[in-house]
Parts: sequence; structure tokens; C-alpha cells
Amino acid sequence: MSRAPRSAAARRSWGEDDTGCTILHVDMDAFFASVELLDRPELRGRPVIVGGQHRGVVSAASYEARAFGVHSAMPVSRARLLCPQGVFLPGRHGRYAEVSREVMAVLAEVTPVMEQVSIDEAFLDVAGAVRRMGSPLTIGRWIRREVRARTGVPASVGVAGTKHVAKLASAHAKPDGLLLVPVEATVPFLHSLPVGALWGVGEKTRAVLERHGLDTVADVAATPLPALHRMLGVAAGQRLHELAWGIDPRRVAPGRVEKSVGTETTFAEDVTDRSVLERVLLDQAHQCGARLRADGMLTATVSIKVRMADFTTLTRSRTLPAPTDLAHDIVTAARELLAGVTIAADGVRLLGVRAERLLSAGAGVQATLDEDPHRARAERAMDGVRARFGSAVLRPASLIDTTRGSAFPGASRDLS
DNA sequence: TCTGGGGTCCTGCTACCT
DNA sequence: TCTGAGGTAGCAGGACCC
Repeated sequence: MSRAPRSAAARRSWGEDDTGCTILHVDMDAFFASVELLDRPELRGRPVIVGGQHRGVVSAASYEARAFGVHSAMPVSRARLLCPQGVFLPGRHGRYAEVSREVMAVLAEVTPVMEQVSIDEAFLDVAGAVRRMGSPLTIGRWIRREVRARTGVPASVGVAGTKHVAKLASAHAKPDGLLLVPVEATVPFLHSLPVGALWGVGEKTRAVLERHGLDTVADVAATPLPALHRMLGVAAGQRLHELAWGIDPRRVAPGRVEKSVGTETTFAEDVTDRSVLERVLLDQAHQCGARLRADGMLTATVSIKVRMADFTTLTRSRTLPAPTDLAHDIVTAARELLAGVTIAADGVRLLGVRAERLLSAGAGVQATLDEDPHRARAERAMDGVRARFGSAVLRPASLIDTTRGSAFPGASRDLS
């Protein structure tokens, strides 16, 4: 679901020599929409748009919908204007995760050197699989065939010598294709692309580069490093210059460790009542705590994110006296942080809690010094009940709105 | 047009310690 | 005792990714 710009000129054959091209990037085409079409084949041929219902944005659009100018990250309201005949569906993340697991299982048959980077894409280093399965190109074709046959959804594959180029190759292979960028074609391929294709160049960075007359990757490559440092800072300037010349030392890293877990909620209507915000924080803290306990992690820092009605966003964070996995400790810190925030008169649009600086609970880390054993036992017992009967059956009493039957009347998504 | 949710990484500032 | 330099950690914000 890459949003980086592509180049028509780069969508061509760059040669057939896959020597040294052991990095594969597998990317599912319009993944959420493809899964919906899989489950509802009667929608095939119609513009299908998956996204939020109220203030949401488009998560995925079928290629029929894209023909109307609809694309991911676009506000749903705008998508409805562009494509009134579209079939608008709410997301079913549980179902997408299920299909994703099936796809990843296919990839895992190729090599254990696999790095899943999101629900619908993964890198593979197939150097160790060549003797068993054939050349990288052969493996790429096998993956496309097997993913389609076993899961029913299409995948595009990029084959190259580095992760960055493999990712760009898969983007240019879409829809439902495969693109090899031979090692000797790496620089000409890159230099045919707009600057926004580079990893790390989004809207803001592109604007800075274009202000300096740098519109293409070739322009960035030809710019002296000190000039890029001045424009973007040392780290970003260095990285972009290297990527523009095809230099990308990042290895495929199986089993990446999470660095934070969090949750956030956009309200259907802006909230001015602090008591409502505090109840939302409590629910979010319970979600974070449950995630931490399930993953065997502790958090050392709690942060909150507050987005006002005018879209100004601020974050506040606090390092805890001792690492914890308890919602009680998380919400205590979060509420103190919220107390220090002045709520704008027109209210809060989004509120979130994040647990950062995660530590393994089994790594000899001492949890909260004054941890109440009853509270800890209660939260862990709640985990067990939720695991057995579902997350909706149990929540702190203060989260139950007895008059309306829901936790937060204004919330735009199911917070259960 | 009006902007989700879950993340990572980087930068700049400030406070604190030596 | 005071002051400044340098290193480091914490914090806030921004940009980016899917």
C-alpha cells in the first residue's frame, strides 16, 4: 500500500540478469480491497473502497475505484464525491490479519530470512534458497503463483540487490506483476524516478527539495553532500544521497522487536469534557496494559497525544518511577500528563496513549516497586476472561455508560 | 477536501551531571 | 564556591511509513 509516486518510464523491463539480486519485496495489491473481493465476489468489477465511516480516510481502493481518482489516505468524504457509485466498506482488520498470516506462511516456506514490515508486505533475502528453489526471478514467480493459488489475493514482487530498490521495483510492478532491477541497472532505474520515490521523502521533504530545484532522484544524486546536509540535516541528507546512488546497507531483519505500543481514538464529535477524556484514557491504558502483558513487556515511559479541533497536535511524555505493565500505572501517568494540557475551547478531536521504551518482562527488570499484588492479579485475571469470552465482556466500572450502553458516546470506533 | 490508526526515527531544546 | 564545557537523558514536536 505504498503511497510513493511512481514513474511510467520506470515501468519497463530493465533486463533479465538477476545475479546478486537476492532481495525480494512482496507487496499485496490493494490488500484490504482484494480481501473484500475475495469474500464478496459479486463486487468484482465495481469500485470498492475500504475506509473509516465518519471522519475516516480511505485505507484501500480497488483499481476500479482508483480510476475515479480515489486513493489511500484520502478523506472518505472526498472519495464519496469523486466516486458516488463506489461500494464503501468498513475495515475488517481481523479478517485481513487472517489472510496476511496465510500469505506470510507461503513466504516462510521460501526462507526464514523474512522481514514482515506491515500487514501486506515483506522483504525476503533468498540467497540461501537459490540452490533449493532456483534463481531469485524463479522464486519471485513461484511466490506470486502460490500466494494467488492458496489465498486468492494478488501479490506484486520486486527483485533487486537492496531493500530500497526491491521496494521501488514492487511498486512499479503493480498491479499483479513482477519487476527485476538488475544490479547494473540500479542507478539508471533510480535516476528515472521523481524525488518523492525515495524512501523518507514525503510531502514536506519533497517541497524542500523542489524549492532547491531538485525534482528527480538524479538531481539529488548530483547534489553535493554538504548542500543536502544544509537542506535536510546531516542524517537525512546523508541517507538520501546514498539511496539516490543505490547504496542501502540495511539487511533483511527477521523478528523485529516492537519499540512502543499504543492506541488512539478520534471522536465523532470534538470533546470538551475532561471527565470523558479521562475515561477514554482509562480504556486506552487497559488496552496498552493488556498488550504489554500479552507480549511479556514492560513500559518505562508513557506518552499521550492530544489533537485539538483545529488539528493542532501535542504530545506529552513521562518516564515512570519503575517499568510497569499495569493499566493502573499507565493511566495514572497519562492523567497527570493530560492535567498539564490546556484544552482548547472547541475541544479535543483525538486522544491517544502510548507505552514507550519497552523492556522484556523476563529480562530481570524489576517492575513497579510498590505494585499492589491485588491490582496486578485483577488485571491479569481480566486478561484471562477477555481471552476466553472476548474483550467486550469486561471493562472497569467507570467505563460503562449505563445511560447509553456504550463506553464513550462520542467515539468514532468500537472501543470494546 | 479536510485530514485514521499504529508505528519509527530524527531533531532541537533543556536539565542535569561530571 | 562559582563557572563553563561536554556528555547524556528526557521531553516535545515533526516527518514519514503502511
